[in-house]
Amino acid sequence: MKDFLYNALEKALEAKGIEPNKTFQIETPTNKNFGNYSANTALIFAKSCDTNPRILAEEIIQKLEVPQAEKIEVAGPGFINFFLSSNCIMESVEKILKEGDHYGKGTEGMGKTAIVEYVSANPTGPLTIGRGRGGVLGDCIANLLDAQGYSVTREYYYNDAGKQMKILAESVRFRYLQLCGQDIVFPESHYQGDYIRDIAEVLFMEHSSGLVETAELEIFKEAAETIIFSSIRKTLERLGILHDSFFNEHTLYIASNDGVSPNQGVIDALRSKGFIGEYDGATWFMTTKLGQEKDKVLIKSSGEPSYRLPDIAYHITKFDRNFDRMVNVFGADHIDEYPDVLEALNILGYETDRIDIAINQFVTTTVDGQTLKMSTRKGNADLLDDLIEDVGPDATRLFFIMRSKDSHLNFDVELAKKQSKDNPVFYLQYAHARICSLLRMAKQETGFDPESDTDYHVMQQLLSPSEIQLGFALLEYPHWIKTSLRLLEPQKMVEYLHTLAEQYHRFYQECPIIKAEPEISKARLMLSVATRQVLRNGFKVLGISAPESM
RNA sequence: GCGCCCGUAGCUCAAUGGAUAGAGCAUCAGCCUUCUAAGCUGAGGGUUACUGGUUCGAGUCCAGUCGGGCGUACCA
Repeated sequence: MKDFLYNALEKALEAKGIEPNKTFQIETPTNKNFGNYSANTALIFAKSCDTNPRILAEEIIQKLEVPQAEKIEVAGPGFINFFLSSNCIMESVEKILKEGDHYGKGTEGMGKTAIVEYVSANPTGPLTIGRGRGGVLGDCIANLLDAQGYSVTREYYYNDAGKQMKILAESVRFRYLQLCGQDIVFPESHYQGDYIRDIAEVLFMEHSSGLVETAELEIFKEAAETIIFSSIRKTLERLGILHDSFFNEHTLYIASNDGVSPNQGVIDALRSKGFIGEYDGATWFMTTKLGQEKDKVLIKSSGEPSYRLPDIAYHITKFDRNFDRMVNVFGADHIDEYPDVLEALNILGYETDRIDIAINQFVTTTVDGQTLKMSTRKGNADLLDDLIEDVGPDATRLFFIMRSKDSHLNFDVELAKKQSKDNPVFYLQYAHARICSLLRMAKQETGFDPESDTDYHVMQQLLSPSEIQLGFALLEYPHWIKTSLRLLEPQKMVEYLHTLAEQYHRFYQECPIIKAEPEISKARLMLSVATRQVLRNGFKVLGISAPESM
């Protein structure tokens, strides 16, 4: 519809002899007095025409042909407001009923592939609440891409080598030795969480004290990794987060057929471009050549790569795997990491505009009004698993995405634990359950069956404001899918679904449905079915359930 | 110091550069003998941290100031 209006306005401009050489906007005003759509065309072009915007707007309207509008008016400083006819709106609602689960799906990504990398926590401990935010954000972004037709790969990138894993293995070993009766002081620098003890206990059950003399850390590391990873995956599964692919950073260290590892390949390629320096015993990415203050270490003086090198190599594998779009989701603590990776990829000739970075700000949890600082190492972090246990997966997911990713999320644990109407997920789900209940009752009393009853034209009889507003809200769904994806911001979907639920509750309050006369009743039931469909489609994108009764 | 994010109602947060800055919670006043009151209607509550600038128009963009968060590692 917007596209249609845009074209119509352009034609009207041309008919007036104005070259439509500037862009103007068509939006859906929040104030319903301003119609369904509002265009600022006259405001944009008035200056170059040397005229008053309101006068120009009037002149444009004269040349405008928009049969779907029952009223077009000039308002305010010169906006052109379009009021769609109820006919037009209800006809479009018919389309929703026909398209069903496919309503709102776009074609932008048809035939294209996308990879979304998210969670990507190393297996050093159970997932914390903070990690959950990025997990849900990434999952919803993947759903949005899917809704636009992309073939989506959900990937988890992790490292089971390196310093942190070594400390983890040592931590398990110390706890194990304590279980074996040795009197050891557990170092403060090591992982303090109870889960370390649990892992040590598993080893103790299996081996008794047979590993006391084993200084080799491998067995401790493997036990820890296996147990922790399975716990991470279980937690994610509870939130409906299922990755298609787990990418182990370690593979980037292994030489392929040509005898060169991906990491080494990056060094070689950057060297040939003149961006590798060697001093202080380390190998550096000479970002000073790009105007940065300091060079960045790629290979430490110990001979091990720093995290930047495999990160670059990892991204190259995404290009090698030929993804059209790549989305990386990570927390604000990685903010300084990606510019270097992008710079390196640029230098090496990769199209970095295929990469999108979605950074979510931190989650602070408040308990009894006190803010907790979290650290996996100290073991005092709030566990995502506990949260899911308390508030359920739907509320957990919704809480994480109901705020803009750029804002700090204040997760009031006490509030979230409340099973009350404070919880916004209820408001959305209640609208869905209400419709389901209504349809069950309608089937009993009037025999209406949304599957077999396709007498859609009766909806043309719906003329009251709450019906028309609800109908129009339903038409906005595809727009918000697109916008949410463009901004990588599923929060927009939450906002949209909230207003949709609100419109439905109002309609329900004002209009008797089953009790109305037969034709009107059927029409209102159909409008309800369409609303249920849009709610369902939206819930699917957000990954929350659509309960049939509450 | 430098980089990124944030600063909006008592609280938590919205507002693709647009018109009278909106929701929820909290407060107050109404609506169930009638399809789910987990709902609806209404009221109060604001110098959008501050100062300049850009333009037809700024909460939004730019510069600066103040305040908070995260980085600023040869950790990831």
